[in-house]
Amino acid sequence: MRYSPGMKTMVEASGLPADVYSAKCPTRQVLDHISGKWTILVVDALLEGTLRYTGLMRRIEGVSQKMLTQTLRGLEADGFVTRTVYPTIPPRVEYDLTELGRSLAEPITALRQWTETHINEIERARARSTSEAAEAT
Amino acid sequence: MRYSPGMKTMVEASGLPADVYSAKCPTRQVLDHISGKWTILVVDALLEGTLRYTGLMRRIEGVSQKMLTQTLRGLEADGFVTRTVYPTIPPRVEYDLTELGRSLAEPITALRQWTETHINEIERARARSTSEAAEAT
DNA sequence: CAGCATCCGTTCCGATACTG
DNA sequence: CAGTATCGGAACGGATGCTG
Repeated sequence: MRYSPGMKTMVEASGLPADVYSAKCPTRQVLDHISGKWTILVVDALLEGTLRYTGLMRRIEGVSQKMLTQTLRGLEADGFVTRTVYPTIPPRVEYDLTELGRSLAEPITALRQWTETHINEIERARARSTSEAAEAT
Repeated sequence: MRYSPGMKTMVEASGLPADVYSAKCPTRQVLDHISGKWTILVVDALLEGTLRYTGLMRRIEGVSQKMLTQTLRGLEADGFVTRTVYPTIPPRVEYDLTELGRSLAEPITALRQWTETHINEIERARARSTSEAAEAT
């Protein structure tokens, strides 16, 4: 049986087709994870190359240490990111995308770019919807 | 001045370049919005065509009325979705993607498909990371 | 059918203080 | 430099009951 377009991947652990619309499908947890507040920014940032902890902090304005660490640990667990520690003093820790992480970065970067490209259309839509709400009063 | 690849869109309201890495850039709120728990599923579901409220509930397993309504209102405000009410009894409400919504659906669907395609690799990575954590004990 | 209103537990997340 | 630990408020989100 070969792959044909439109055919679902089978989840090996369950033998069921991968389907984010199913509440219990593990793809759902992955999607939830990806749509965390900082995940997209971290993955996208690492696409440009290796970054250290502080470098990520600087690149991603507004992220706290706690959230950055938490996000990186999650990405590591899912196999998207590697963490390399150089036991020097002071310590040096580098983060990189794995091959899996780089493949995830593609759709993620597309999403970031889409947002940056269409921001003015969205803001115009928002302005319309708030003015409509006001005149309904 | 014409568009060249790699050039940022200018946010009309502020005159600053669109940049999700900037904490105060409006693109950041949009990205936060898109990465809500249900947004991706709703947009992706509507790509297949018009759906009614109950149809969306059925399609997206596990979503509550509250969250579905909230998500749809947000998508409407951002100009991604239209809501059409037919004042019949019982009422009939149809949801559709706008043109802007359909353009957003592209990267979103790519993300869903990526998740469904790579789920087994991710689960293997997770299994590895939990076994490593265990043997560190 | 397509919601809205309310309650309420859970999770998120930022701020702060501290460490090898 | 690269984190860990803890606290408290805010937001998320599910369950339930009600409505035109």
